[in-house]
Amino acid sequence: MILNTRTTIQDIADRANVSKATVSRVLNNSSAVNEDKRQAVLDAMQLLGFKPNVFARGLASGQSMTIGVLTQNIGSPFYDTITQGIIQGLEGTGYSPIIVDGEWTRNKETEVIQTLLGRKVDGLILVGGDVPVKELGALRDQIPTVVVGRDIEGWGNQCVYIGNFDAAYEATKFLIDFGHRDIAIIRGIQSHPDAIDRFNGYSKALSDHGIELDPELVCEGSFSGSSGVLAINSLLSRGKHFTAVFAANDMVAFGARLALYRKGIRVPEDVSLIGFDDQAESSFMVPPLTSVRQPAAEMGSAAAKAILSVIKGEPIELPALVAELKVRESVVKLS
Amino acid sequence: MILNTRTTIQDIADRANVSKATVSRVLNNSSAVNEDKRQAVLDAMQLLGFKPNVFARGLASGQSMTIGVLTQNIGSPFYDTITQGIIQGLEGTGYSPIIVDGEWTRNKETEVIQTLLGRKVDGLILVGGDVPVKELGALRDQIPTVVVGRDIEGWGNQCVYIGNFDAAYEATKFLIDFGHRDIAIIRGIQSHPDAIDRFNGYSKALSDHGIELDPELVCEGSFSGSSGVLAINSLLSRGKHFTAVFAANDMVAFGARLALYRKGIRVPEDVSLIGFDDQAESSFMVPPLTSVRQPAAEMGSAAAKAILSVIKGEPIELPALVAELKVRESVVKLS
DNA sequence: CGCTCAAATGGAACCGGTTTCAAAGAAATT
DNA sequence: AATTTCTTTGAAACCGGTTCCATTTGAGCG
Repeated sequence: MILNTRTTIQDIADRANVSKATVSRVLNNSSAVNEDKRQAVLDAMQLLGFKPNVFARGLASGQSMTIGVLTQNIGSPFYDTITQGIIQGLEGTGYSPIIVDGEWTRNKETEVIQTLLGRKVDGLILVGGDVPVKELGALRDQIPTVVVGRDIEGWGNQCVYIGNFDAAYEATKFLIDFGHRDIAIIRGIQSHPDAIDRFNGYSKALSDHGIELDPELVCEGSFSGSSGVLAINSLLSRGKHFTAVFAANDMVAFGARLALYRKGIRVPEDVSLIGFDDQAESSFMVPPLTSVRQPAAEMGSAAAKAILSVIKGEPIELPALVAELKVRESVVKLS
Repeated sequence: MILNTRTTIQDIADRANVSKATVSRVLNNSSAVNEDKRQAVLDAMQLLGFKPNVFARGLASGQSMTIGVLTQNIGSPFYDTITQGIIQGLEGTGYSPIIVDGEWTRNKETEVIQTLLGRKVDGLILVGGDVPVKELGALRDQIPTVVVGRDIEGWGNQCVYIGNFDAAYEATKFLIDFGHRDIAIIRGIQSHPDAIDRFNGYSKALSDHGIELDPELVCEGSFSGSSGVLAINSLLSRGKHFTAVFAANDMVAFGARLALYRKGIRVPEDVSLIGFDDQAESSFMVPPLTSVRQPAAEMGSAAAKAILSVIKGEPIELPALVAELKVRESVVKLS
């Protein structure tokens, strides 16, 4: 193969004795070309090591073959897994993802969305996120958009979402079925929709089973490990009795577990603990943590398929996705 | 502001009564323009909500104002933190990152590098990675390249790297200073340079302190939690005596910790444990894990600065970066 | 055999910027 | 006042593709 410093479509055309137009046609399979010419072009491309210039292409066609992915935060296990799912779902489709990081802040989010739009992405996948619904609507009018891990009224299949309410309900029910009645909850970030849904699922499960919600058992938190230790310490210092703790996510559960350890309270013998997200570390917690697992990778790849459908104007088909309780050893049956 | 459906430079030119060339000049500050015209152009841009088309720009100028970032794996704490550092380091420089995922496999890596080159990135930051040195050399000849978290012979400041050897040496020395002599090690992926350096640091520390390396105390591993439990189980089943374990990374340490727990061996009372990477979960391990911390975010932002220097042809200045041992509670002094 | 229609192909316009080059006007020099 | 130099500015070429449109050619049909 000859050096491919900068082979253009014209070089190929010259070598294959055809016009630029024809080269473009075989490149995109956009219209019929005689087999011998097609072969000649293909050979020339092979020989000269042709790589189409994305800028020229994008400029002429108006398409970038690029999907913008806005993640909440690179480094957050749940969102990272979704992102990986998206990458995989896009594989072999001709589209490639551009990933940007919202750094958990709304301003940053709108900023990077602008960057994405500036880069003329053909579609947008928002992973979770805080962008107000109104802005999202405006966005969707402008560019094909899909949201993962967040539910937005009226978006239908353009949201790939698993009911956090139901999942939290099941998790709480699991504790109740095991005989727990004094179940503390450590909530996530107040305003976060997932946190709210999880709390509501918890409340509903309690009331459905005739357990009155004790406000003193609900602790504020922030999805962080340290909020887990704070919550437990507060519970303990107030002398509250509880036999189980439902943590907003696994990281909080880790914090809670540590705080309990420091006070000499055993898990699960004295207090049962349940988490949410099932991150990789959870199965190595001491003891291994029982946690709600959302099929994050599957959600990501579903979102990838979905955005392509939106772009093509086809109806969106979503696979059935459900959360699953990974039962391990941090919850014990009360006798 | 009027709808900015698709304002071009020509629209601005018309509105400001100047030529496209002049608009381009004020846009890029590339040459002097009379103050009144400059203002007129600026006003027009403001009014019409002008956003330059990246494709046209890229095509004409040959620059994409984009830095390609190849990470080992989105979802790996250490690499994620480096990536975040890169993002931050690029902030406000006019360049924005395109992040791709090598998924830990060499083929995928070369594939996504091609994607990046196809997208005409102006520079490349490789985070860790397995790409053979020879290929890297070829790459560097083609495009400004910087490597983070990996040391490459002869690349000088184009590698942002912290000696894993020294860090592992210090960690091991820490154990030795605390009276440990029978120190097991659980290695990372055999071929991985970091794993090798860490092992060598461990060996050197032992021999420097007159401790003979016992091959039966070195276990193979793979940077994963399960490899940690496997290693401990193997050690135990062979009846090996050891008072401390040096884990290739924190995830391995978690696995080891769980395996010890299962056998009723206490940490740190019976066995001390030390990790590497200091990931977020480590400070919530039970007990909190003593671990070697590399300043990953700083490394990332240093790499960002470095790539810009390479692009501009300026000499690269790197800040002094050192690993630090985060001493927590998983190591105990032998009396 | 003449005519219509479809397939294959090339020419040229176009996408929206940047950059070169020459010209015009203003300022400085002699 | 004439000449030279410098500063602004616009016209046009160019970057490398895509796509519209017109032309040529071959097949199908009456």
